[in-house]
Amino acid sequence: MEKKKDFLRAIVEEDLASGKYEEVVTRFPPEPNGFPHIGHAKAITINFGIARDFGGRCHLRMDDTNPVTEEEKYAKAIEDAVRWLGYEWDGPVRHTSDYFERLYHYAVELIQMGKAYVDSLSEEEIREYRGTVTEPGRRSRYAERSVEENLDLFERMRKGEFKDGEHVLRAKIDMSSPNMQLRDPLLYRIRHARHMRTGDEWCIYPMYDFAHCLSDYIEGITHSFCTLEFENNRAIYDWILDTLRLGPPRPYQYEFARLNMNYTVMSKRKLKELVDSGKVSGWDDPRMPTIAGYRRRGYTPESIVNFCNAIGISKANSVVDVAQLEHAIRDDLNPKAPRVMCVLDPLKVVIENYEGSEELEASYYPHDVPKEGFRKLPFSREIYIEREDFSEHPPKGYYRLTPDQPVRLRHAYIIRCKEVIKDEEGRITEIRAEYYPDSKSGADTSGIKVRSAIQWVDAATGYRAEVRLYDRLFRVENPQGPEDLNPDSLRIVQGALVERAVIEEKPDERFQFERQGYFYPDPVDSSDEHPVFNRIVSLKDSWAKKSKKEEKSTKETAAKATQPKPEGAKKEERKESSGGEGRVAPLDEAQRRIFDRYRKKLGLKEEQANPLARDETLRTLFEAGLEHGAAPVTLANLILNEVARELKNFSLGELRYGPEALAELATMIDDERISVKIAKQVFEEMSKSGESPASIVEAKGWEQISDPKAIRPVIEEVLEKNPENVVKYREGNQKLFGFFVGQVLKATGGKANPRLVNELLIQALG
RNA sequence: UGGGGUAUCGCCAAGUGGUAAGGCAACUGGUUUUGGUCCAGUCAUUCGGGGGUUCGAGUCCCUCUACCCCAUCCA
Repeated sequence: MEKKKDFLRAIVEEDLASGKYEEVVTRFPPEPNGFPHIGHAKAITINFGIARDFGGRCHLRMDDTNPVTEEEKYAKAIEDAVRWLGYEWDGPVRHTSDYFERLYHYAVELIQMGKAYVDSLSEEEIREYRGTVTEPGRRSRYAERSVEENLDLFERMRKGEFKDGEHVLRAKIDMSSPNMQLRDPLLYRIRHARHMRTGDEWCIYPMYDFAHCLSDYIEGITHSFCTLEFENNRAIYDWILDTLRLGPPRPYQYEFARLNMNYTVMSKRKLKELVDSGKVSGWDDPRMPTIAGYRRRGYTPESIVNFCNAIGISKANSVVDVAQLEHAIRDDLNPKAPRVMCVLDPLKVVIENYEGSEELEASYYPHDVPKEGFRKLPFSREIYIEREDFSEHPPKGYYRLTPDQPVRLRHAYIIRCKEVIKDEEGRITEIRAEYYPDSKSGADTSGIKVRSAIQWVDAATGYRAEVRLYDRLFRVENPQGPEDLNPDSLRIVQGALVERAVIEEKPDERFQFERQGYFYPDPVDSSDEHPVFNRIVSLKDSWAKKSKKEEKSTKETAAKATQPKPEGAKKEERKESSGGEGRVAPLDEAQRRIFDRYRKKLGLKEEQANPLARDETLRTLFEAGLEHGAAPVTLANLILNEVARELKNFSLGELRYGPEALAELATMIDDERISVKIAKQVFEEMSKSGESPASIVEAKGWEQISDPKAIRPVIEEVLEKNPENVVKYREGNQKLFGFFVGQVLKATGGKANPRLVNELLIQALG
């Protein structure tokens, strides 16, 4: 685990180091209302992976609070997926429904505190009362019910005295909160529905916002990771836990970006549409981005986990290139999968000068895969090669068999084309060839140079197979609907031929069909009588790319030269379109006067005078600082840059320093007692401890070093330690100058006068 | 539109004031009995735009812009 840490791991590490928690406990909490997809795989590797990395535990919890959408079969699929990916949850599979009774009591507690009430508004009324994102909502008239009445009503809700929708339980928070989630969120609703686990025991069910935080708490979860769309819900998460005054260890919620991938869809709804409309064969159709789909296709769990680890974790909405997934599976299979031969589109080759048959010894693994194993490969007069591997009129750069170019049959002999036989339509039906007896693989004394070796299958002993070639499900990167489906996402090849060993020996589950890709027997449809292979992923094919490009470019030039786009056009476009200045509200009369005064009397720049004139808080501080004799410009910079940052999180009254401290700091800068760099450190210290700048500087010994005699030796040392960078700098790498300054400053604890360091460094570096 | 987020290479993604990591993709060249793998190399004078602070800014301040999330009795 010596990898760079993502931000979630950084949080966990810090919480463990600070002693906030003794052990990390995470959870993977899916709602069992659909089949898990690769996005779930990301959440699984995060939750289970972090627990594993830090020696903690991870729970699997079915978030089953909505009985009408959830089913056991989905829960089962989720368990399978987690196990398949190689993780084991701590303890039993948990369910939010395990906690229904406790949750109910927490709700009662909230009612008793006057923090929750039974609302009897209709669904539409509730919506109406909620307001909009710009207008505040208003509280329901039922919010004033007494604790007793609420208790009574809530109990009767539980007893089933009311119909669906008659009442709900809501938290009493704030109907005018700018955060919509906080406008008295619903805690419980009545649902007379059969729950997949609790049956008819309950007719009221807790909402996500109420159940999730408390379930986390009940289980002792420390870090509750979820996706970005729950950012706004974090406030309720904290409100409930805080209001109930639940003691440590208390969980906290952190959000990361969900996984998106191009050329596919990830939403449950859209996936379901594909299944229901029959566009795919089911949730486990090998083209689906579901775990079941990838699994059936032949992806290994390792490749999925590796993929999830490779894409990283962040808060930026992003779309991962499916090429990254394809790389993960190739990378995983390359050193594992035995190589065998398969011909998808067979073209008969008769080797006229070969009689009888023999069995060649052929390794399953290429020279660069450190695995052992081989099979006997039958060879005889009649074989099949890939139709693509012969060309009567080859394009430039074609390495395979042509009338003039011999080719090696992999693991066997070199052959030469003698004659091309065609049917009446001109289609090639057969190649008559001859082989070179002294060119046998491993004992080649023929001296013939060939450009490539191609796969083949012996006619007499090969097996027929069905091969399913999958391509991306959608033709466009960001598909919107069925109209974007790729019509060629599945190509079924019925008449493929595979070599004997694939069927009779089965050296492994997954194969590389040489020069084609990685393949996996379809777990549903394949049998020895009717073998069916799924192409997991093709091999990279630089020839296909090259020939396609050439074809395209000749087409383009033939279609007359199109205007080439000027270099860097794209970048410039972007710059122009987004560079426009937005309007800022002009200063009013009074602000204008202050602005003018600051400009003329105090000599402030426009950039300083403007925000000070505008912002009363900053201005008050500034004016007060002036009274203490600070130079206006330095003070203004201090306030505008440093204080402004703190004012984003605190009010003026909360600051631990006043205008006189700021003035003192400004004066120290102007007197060159400390550098600006150190001043920022002093400021930080000051805002933490409330000490005066002078005492901080004295205590820390932060006085500026402005004596060249003290600095020169440091410079020499730095240059001595970095001879290669000195060379690079002298060769013209100007950027390195900053590096040297940094090193010198670091060596002096930041105390050296940077301006002086710059001067001396220029001299020293000549 | 109020609030909450996010912007670093074609795609992911590190980076917490001092030389813009890494992976994928792409492109050279080498090795190769897979046009695979592997190896060597190329690929951000610049971090959404503009200003400011600083000796020095992707990182601090101001401002603008774009995109995502929130008005389910879904999660």
